[in-house]
Amino acid sequence: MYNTIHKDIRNNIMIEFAKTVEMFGFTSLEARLFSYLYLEERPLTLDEMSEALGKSKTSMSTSVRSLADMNLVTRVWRKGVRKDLYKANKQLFKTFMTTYSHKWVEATNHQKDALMEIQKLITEEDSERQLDDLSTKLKDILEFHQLIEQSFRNLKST
Amino acid sequence: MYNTIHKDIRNNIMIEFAKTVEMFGFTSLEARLFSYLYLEERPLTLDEMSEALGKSKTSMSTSVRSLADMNLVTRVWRKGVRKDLYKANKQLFKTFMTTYSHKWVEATNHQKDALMEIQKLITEEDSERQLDDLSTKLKDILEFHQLIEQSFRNLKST
DNA sequence: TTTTTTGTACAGTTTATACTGTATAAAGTT
DNA sequence: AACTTTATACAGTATAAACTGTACAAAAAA
Repeated sequence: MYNTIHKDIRNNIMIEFAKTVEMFGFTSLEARLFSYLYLEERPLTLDEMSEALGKSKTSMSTSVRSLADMNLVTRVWRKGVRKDLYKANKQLFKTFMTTYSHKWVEATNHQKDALMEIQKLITEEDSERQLDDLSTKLKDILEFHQLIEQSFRNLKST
Repeated sequence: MYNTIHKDIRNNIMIEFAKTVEMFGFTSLEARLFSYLYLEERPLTLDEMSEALGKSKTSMSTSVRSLADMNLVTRVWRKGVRKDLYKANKQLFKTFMTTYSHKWVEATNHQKDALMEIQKLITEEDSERQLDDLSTKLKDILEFHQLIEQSFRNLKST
């Protein structure tokens, strides 16, 4: 029987693809949700998602919102339809890599700032050269952050 | 007083650096542990780590082992010392990026295999062209995996 | 050999995260 | 206007992850 096989295969793809999505830092539900939306071309309502994944509507609301915040999913408006509709963005690589790259660069910069603050503190305090070893370590750590930032900036444009 | 300031600053660096380490997929304890070992040049015993971070020796054992598995930390032998000694690897970028890149490539390949298995199943089953839409989606997903693999392979050699 | 020391397996506990159900506000329909 | 429908805030529950303490095996010392 066609439909059964079709559903079965679709479901397997969904599950496997979700594992990859998870690696980008999403919860398993978010990952499955994206994966599901991606395979279902048409925009879906919260109720449909809830039904399809067997999870509460509240869960869908928070998950899909978090996906939307990451620009992986877009809200769609359709004439005459009251419910919110969401669809997955199509260009997988661009979508995921841009978000991922951005996340890393943001975080790295934030950390770099915090560490540079400490560095400033050291140079002020260090009149007696008691902190030399720490200072060089810190320099290495900052350099590390610099390299991370560079690498992840490049990532999206491979 | 020197020592207090020194300890204070060192501790702050430890905490901040740990946040970055965490991003590579480590637990907060693993991250702090690495960060601590990195700042303390000399190799440390489990007891010293336990004392320094205020966590159980068991925790240290599992955490440091997991760091060692990832090649971030090396076990060191010293004449006359019975306890195990561990020290953090120095070249931060190489150490972290190699591990990270490897992790992604591994995972991506694994997923790719699983998905190609499904693809094979489809082409066998699809005598009546009922699965065309799925098939093209699957192709896109596989292409996505290909691109991820490429990107993360490049990452370590930036 | 017996005794002591050290690392880790494992079971149990604590803490954090994911998820649900009810309640409510905002918007749509009659 | 009153009445529905829909999304989400929030509190509470369930599930998973982190962490601890005890117990024990392997190795070293006596």
